[in-house]
Amino acid sequence: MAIHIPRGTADVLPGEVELWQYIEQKAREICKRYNYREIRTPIFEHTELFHRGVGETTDIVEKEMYTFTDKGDRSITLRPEGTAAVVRSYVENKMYGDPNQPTKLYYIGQMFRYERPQAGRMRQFTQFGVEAIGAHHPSIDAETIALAMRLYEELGIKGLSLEINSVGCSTCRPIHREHLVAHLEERKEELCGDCQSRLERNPLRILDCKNPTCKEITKDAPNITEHLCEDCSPHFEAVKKHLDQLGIAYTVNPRMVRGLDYYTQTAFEIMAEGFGAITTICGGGRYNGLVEQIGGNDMPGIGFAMSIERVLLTLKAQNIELPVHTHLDCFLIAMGEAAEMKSVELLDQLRQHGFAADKDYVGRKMKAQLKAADRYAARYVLILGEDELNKQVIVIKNMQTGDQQEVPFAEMVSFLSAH
RNA sequence: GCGGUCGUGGCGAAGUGGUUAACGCAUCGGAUUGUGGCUCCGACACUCGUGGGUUCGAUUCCCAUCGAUCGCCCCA
Repeated sequence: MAIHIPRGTADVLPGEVELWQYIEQKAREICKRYNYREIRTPIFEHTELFHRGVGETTDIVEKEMYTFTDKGDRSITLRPEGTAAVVRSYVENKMYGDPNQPTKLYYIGQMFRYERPQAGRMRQFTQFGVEAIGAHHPSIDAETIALAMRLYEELGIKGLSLEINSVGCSTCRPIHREHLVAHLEERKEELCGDCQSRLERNPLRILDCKNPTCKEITKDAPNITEHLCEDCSPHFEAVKKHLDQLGIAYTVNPRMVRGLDYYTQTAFEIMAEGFGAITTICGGGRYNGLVEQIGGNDMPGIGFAMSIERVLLTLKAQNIELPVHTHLDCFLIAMGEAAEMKSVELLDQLRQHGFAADKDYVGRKMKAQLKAADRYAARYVLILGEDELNKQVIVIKNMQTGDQQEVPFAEMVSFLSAH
C-alpha cells in the first residue's frame, strides 16, 4: 500500500511553487523597503515557551499543539505561531543592546496546529510575519498595518477590509473585565456552554462569540474602548490618526478580541473577499508584556502574521494571475548517436552561459520532441543531425515565428544572446 | 472535538449484485523516413481508498476504518 501524506499537510508541486516563490519574494521586497530584516528560528522550541508566551487558556495551547518528549526527556513543541519564538530570540540574543531600535524583524516559515483541516486551515501552514520590538510609538503600529496592506495591494488583492481595536493593558483590562463580568453574570444561565466557562477564564472572548443568544446578551455589554486608561486611550487615537494620514481605511470593531493572550492595546485583522468561510488573511497586534513574560526586560512590541496559503486561496478566488512565467530558453533535438554525443556538450555550453535548456531523455521521435518543446514553452529548438554535425552547424528554430536557420557551433551562444 | 458531502485509470467523469468497467483529456505511435500548436487512425494503462460482513458471486448492498472536501469551534 502506498503511503499517504499526513492529514492537514500538502505538497506544493511545480506549477504552484512558483506562486509561493513570487509571494515570498514580494514579502521580502516590501520588508526591505520598510527596513525589516529576516530572522530564522527553529521549527521546534521548548513547550514552556508557548505556555508562557501564547497563554495557558488559549485554544492553541490547550488542544492544538504538536508536543512530544525527545530522547533527552525534554518537552518539545512544533511552533504553532511565530511571535513567541522571535521574542525568545530577541531576549536570548540581547537584541535590545543593538543601538538600532526598534528591532524590526520578519520571518517566513511553517507553523503547526493540530486542527480539523478545512479551506484555509491546515495542520502545517506557512506564515509570513513581522515583529517590531522596542518601540511604543503609534507610528510603528500604523507602519506594520500598512506593510501588510501594501503587500496585499501590490499582489492585486481586492475587497480588503481592516478592522482595528484596542484591547487595553494590564491597567485598564481588569477594570473592563469587572464591568463585563458584572454585566454578563445577570444572564449567565443563557450563555452558551463555551461562554459560561469563558466567563471565569477569559470573559473578553465572550464578546467574540458567534452564538446568537450570546450575541444578544453582549449587545449592550461594556466595550473595552470605554474603559481604556490614560495610556491606552490616546495611543489608540494616535494609531487611528496615523492610519488616516496614510490613507488606510479601517473600521473600529470593539468586539474584536484576538485569541492569543499576549495582545495589548492595538489589535487588528485584515479580511478579504474570497474563499469559503474564512475571511481573515492577516492578524496581529501589540504585545507590550510579552518580552518580560519570556524573561526579558520591559519592552513593547507589535507584529502580525499572515498565512501564505490563505493569500493563495484569496488570489485564486479573485481570479488574480500572478506574473510568473515558466519557460525554457532552448530545447535540443539530436538525431543519431554522433549528434547526440555532440548535443550534450552544446547543451552544457548553453547552460553555462545562463540559458535554461533541456533535451529528450526517453527516445521520442522528432515530432514528439517538438511537442515536448512546446509543452516546456521553449523559445528555441536547436536541431542537430548528421548533416549539421558534418558542417559544424546547428539549426536554430524560433518556436514563435517558426523561422529557422543554420548557425555555426561557435556562434550558437552569441546568436541566442542577441535574440 | 462535532456535523454534511465524497473516495472508479496520470487527470476529469459514467456505470452495474453476475463473462471484456463506458467516455473525454493527457501520453505514445502512425498518416507525414528530420520539424510543434489543427485533423484523422491506432495503442497503452485501473488492487473500482483499505479491512471485514452478507451472497453461489460484491466495484455495486451493510459495517468499520482511513483519507479528501466543506462547515461549526478556533485561528493565519
